[in-house]
Amino acid sequence: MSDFIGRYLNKVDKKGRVSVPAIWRPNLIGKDFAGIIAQSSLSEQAIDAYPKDYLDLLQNKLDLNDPLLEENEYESTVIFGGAILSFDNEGRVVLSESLRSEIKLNSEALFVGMGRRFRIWNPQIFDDYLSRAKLYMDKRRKIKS
Amino acid sequence: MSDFIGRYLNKVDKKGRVSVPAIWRPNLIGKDFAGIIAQSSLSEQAIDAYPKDYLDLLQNKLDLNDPLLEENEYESTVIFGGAILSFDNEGRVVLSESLRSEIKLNSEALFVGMGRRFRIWNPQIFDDYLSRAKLYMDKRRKIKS
DNA sequence: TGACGAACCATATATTCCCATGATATTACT
DNA sequence: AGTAATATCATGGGAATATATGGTTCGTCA
Repeated sequence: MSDFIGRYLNKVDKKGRVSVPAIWRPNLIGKDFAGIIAQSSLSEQAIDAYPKDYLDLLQNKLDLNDPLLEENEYESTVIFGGAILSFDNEGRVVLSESLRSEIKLNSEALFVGMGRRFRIWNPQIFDDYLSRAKLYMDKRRKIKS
Repeated sequence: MSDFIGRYLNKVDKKGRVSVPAIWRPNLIGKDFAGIIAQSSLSEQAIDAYPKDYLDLLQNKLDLNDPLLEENEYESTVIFGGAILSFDNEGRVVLSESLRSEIKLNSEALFVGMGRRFRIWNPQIFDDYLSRAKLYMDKRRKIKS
């Protein structure tokens, strides 16, 4: 069912390499590509990441709105600043300098599952986000009850 | 109907392992996963836990939404960004260092049934919670009478 | 030829698996 | 009923395995 569950803290080496959590890897291996699609999140200081399959899903949705976009296939989405990051033999990806600086990543990267996709955070920045998220959820819970 | 009833006090070993009460285990075994989904509670210093089946239910609901709309990102983060803990052969799960410190767990873990889900507490902190709850109930009783 | 990235290799660390023990409860038997 | 035999469960430790991580080498291309 859900592909990405849980939270994993991994190290980023000086080359920008970081291990993708091993349990998630099988969900990131398609028949033509093994790795992740990554782009800096529109709303938060984090990297949005997902399997190529998910991108196909997005593309289909887009195509329903405007069939002309079909010609651009994946490129149309990736062009918005995304990157295609393939695994090395050890299941790592390299996060480019620009990706890292966009989300203020230092020596540690926090992988946070979101069901069909996941995000990569600077742990400190995520803490902040999480408390905001909890506040929101708690407020909603109280309204509903 | 109610899957998780009762209170059980178990030990946490130095690896962070703890037995999940045996009578509850059958309710935590699905066809693709045997174990629990855990996250620190929104409102209390405790771990909220439930079967993966419950998560699948949520995923189905979320899948109906347009993936391009990110209205549910707080929800996805809180729900899927917790932890997925699978049983070992003896029916234990390991609680990570971070989970344990979040709820101030030492050598003992108290499992408290809540019907469809359950919570894991530091026994002392649960006592506090319980006396607060009783105080609250008692006050309310006196006002009403 | 030198910078860069990709592949390769080595090792520390973490996680999982496996078995042993003791405690408690349950059943069987006289 | 009382006692012995058996089963279930919680718990602990160590071995085996998987994973994360760091470094080196090898090509390729500018």
